[in-house]
Amino acid sequence: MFKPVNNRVDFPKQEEDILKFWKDNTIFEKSVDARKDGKRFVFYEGPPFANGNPGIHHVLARAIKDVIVRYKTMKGYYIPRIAGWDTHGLPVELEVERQLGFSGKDQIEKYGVEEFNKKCRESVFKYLKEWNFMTERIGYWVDLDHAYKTMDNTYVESVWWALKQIWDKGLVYQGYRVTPHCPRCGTSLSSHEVSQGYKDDTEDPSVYIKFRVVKEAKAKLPTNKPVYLLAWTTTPWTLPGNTALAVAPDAEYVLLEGENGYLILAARLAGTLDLKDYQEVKKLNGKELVGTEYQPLYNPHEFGVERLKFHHDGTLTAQKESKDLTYKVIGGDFVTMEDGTGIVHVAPAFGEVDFNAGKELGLSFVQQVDLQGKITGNYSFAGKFVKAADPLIMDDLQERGLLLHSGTIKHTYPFCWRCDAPLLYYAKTTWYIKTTAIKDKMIAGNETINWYPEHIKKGRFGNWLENNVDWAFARERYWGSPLPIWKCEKCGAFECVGSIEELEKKPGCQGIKSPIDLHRPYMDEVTFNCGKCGGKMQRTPEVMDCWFDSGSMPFAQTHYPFENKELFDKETGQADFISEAVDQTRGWFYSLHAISTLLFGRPIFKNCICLELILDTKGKKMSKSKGNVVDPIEVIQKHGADALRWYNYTSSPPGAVRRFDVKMVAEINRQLLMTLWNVYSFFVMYANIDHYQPADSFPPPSTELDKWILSELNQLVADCDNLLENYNYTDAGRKIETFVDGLSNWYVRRSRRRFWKSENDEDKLSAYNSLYTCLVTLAKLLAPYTPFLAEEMYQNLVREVKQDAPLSVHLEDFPVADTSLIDKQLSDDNRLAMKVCSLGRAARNKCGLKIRQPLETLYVSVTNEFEARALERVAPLILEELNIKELKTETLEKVGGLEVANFSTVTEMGTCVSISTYITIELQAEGIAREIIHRLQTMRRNAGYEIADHIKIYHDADAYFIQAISGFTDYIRQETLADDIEDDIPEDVDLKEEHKIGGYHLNLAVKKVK
RNA sequence: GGGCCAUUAGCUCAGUUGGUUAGAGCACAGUCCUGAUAAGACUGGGGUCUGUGGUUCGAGUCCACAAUGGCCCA
Repeated sequence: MFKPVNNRVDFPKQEEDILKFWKDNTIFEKSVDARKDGKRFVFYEGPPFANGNPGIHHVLARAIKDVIVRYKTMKGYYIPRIAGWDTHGLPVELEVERQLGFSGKDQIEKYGVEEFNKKCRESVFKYLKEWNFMTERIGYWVDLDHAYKTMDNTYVESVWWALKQIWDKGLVYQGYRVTPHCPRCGTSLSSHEVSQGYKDDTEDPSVYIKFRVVKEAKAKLPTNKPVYLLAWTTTPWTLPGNTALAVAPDAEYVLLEGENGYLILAARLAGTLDLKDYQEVKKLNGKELVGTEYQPLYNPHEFGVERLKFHHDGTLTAQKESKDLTYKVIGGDFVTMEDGTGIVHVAPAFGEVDFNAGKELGLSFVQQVDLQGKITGNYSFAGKFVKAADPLIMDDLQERGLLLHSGTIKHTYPFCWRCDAPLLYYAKTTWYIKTTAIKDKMIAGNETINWYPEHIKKGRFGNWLENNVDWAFARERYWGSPLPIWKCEKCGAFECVGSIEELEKKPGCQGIKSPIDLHRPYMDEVTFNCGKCGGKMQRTPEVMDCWFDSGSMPFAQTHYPFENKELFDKETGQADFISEAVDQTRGWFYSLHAISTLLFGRPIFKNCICLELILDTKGKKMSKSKGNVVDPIEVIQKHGADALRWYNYTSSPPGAVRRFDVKMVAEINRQLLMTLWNVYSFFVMYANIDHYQPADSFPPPSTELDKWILSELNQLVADCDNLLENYNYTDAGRKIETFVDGLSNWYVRRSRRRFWKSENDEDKLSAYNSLYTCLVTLAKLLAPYTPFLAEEMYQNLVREVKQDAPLSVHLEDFPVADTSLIDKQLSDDNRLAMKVCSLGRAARNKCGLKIRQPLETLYVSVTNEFEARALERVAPLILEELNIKELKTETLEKVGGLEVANFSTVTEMGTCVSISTYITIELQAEGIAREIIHRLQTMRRNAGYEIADHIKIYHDADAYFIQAISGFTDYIRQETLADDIEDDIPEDVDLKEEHKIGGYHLNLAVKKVK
């Protein structure tokens, strides 16, 4: 006996029971261990930040990872998998700063790094409970108890080891380069961080500044009035740092005369400015202007700011004071004629192009802004934040007559992705990994990776690699893996340390506390003796980019190479599969690929599913500020995890942006899960009535319909296996949907009578065997997709009747298709039958004859003998479905010609179907009998009878019904399980109803037979 | 400015290597079926397959350009 199934199922509640079953019986652990002897399939879990509530997109990623890994497990692969958490980095620090009400680094220093980092450590797992709850609730199987954390000493030590490998290859260097700098966070940002913070329509000043020429070069410039070079900028605060002006050597410039002086700017851009008070004097070539000397707007020496100068090797040295300081016009290919004046203000301290020009041409270098973004020196605007200094500088220049015009402009400008402060481009020293040295290797490695969707390989990821720049991997922050680089106070030598042991064994090593903690400030306190001069080695203050942490995850999660060396080298050193959202192309996907190419010279993942964003119902990005964020837990509690999972798998392929609407999840329940559930409940209901006991193996089916559904089933298994093997869970899922629809609306619909009839014959057994096979196979096919529903069905259909079966569907193997049962002819035949039925129903609809009224003849057009034979094979199905006595085949012309009285004809896509509409007395009587049966069935239900209860029928009918009742007594009795039909209604019946059929009265009553 | 992706019914999506009259579900209306089905069937309205060119006997599908939206880079 199977456990009775209620067709009013509460999926969310049921899922919770199953979660408990899995936990109590450690099914996840068993599912992994059971495959211990199988081939390894390596999956890496990318570490999320657990410092916010998980969102619907996290459910998406986890669901996708799960379906693949569960599938592979069922295919016999051994896949231990542990969760991970990204615990370092700016987001954590900012959260703590917010808590403490801080707004900058000096406050942290004052507060104390030790205490601050302690708070960071505590803050990291604030939302861990929510994350773990979500993870378990959606049925994502991953080892949460042994999750790796990037802040663990073992993890950090592996990261150190990794950096040391790169160091030893000579690929770590300290460079003086212009980096995007957040003045609030006080740190450089990596390019992938910058890219997250661009804002369109940022309003900035747009100012035109006059630089006074003091010594001309080749251009014959007038001397009667001052001559000014006109430059344009959107960042007035960089003007004190100006050390050159650049022109395009091949462009044409004009000299304009005004009342109080001359102006020089590009000819092409002169028209974009209001210069009606000026008149053109002559044209100049850009080349002629190169070398022209001009007066600085602010001579740094007069404002207490140091002036440095580039040497050929790129180093900078301080310069002597000079009262008559002049700068020169240079030629630059970066000067465009698209905006501005064609004369570019160059400040090497504040722009990459400017810096490179400075290095190349040996320009002066003036840095009058500190790392907090405040102006230094003794300018009138000193001490102000750069943006606040802008108007003051403009006023100052206005007063001195050097500001020609000022306005505002809207453009795209980068802001800090976390704290929203405007980024400043700022030249400073920082640590780099020379990834450009392995660019070709990374590109070659990418060729071997399978991306889903495929275009990521050449597109997003490929482009990113092509444009590779060295990785600025250090952060001037507190909570992160400290850079294991020590510097000698005396001789300036650097040493990189690759392990705790190495550090401890350094000569004169001091300051290691016990137990050791590899974080700041403890590591800052560790010193040792310089290997070169014996001086004191002090750690450089930076911590590492947290992308370096997460990219080290393949080996650091198991403390490689200090532990598990063989495991990693031989088995887990390369992932077969990873998956995250598309924003990780420049994040985790890149850091994994870069680090692995640096360390091992090969790619570290073979297959990657790259998911797209989830938008709200209107196609807008979900964000807290818009209030359109969907809480996944709410969705699950209402509709269930299986439905949400299914939505993620089948609503669109991985590479497509999807609009999330909770209505779609509800629809999945109605359409797919409830349909399947009802087939299942139908089966269990009748199987229990007939005491059906599935045998260990079934004989081949004899009925065409059974052969058909098993053919479809095996085709489905083959398709799903093939598609999932290629990571195409979307199409595989959609095929399951189609199958379930066919199973319910064709197979079961056309087989109902076989289960209902009273004899326990071979045909009935065949029907049970076939449907049982379908349901059990479906449970296994669905196990990776909807693990809860699959488990529920499996427990009842398999475990209830076979005690030696595996404890859970998730310990089963993935089904194997029996291709010998696949018969394309059967598939075609049934498709034809469905089509004819559809046309037949249309024909009935057209003439208003309901299915319950039997008809005499169905004509179907055929074009050849082949079709005629196919129709003959499926004729019984069609005739029963359409309730027609006889099927005749004819040519298209003949059937189409039946469009006359007594026929209803419908034609579609070259097939014509016609039904005879003439109703004989006999047909009418049978129709009435069916109508009565229908009413009686409804009464049985209303009376609350069990499906197998036998009844007695009583009637009190007009003469109109007599023939129908007497002529079809056996039929009525059989259909309604009536032992008797009597034509008088006694008092003690269970239910009595008055009916009206065709205008005639009919009183019916039913009584249960005890 | 550059790259990638998308655009098919009111909504969510299919549409194989180019090949009859472009499909499904949801929603809407009407009718029907039903002792498994809170399901289903039939009919109807609703499509210049974003646009313009091109290749071809034939284009939703291939090519070019453009528009719109999204993502990424600068």
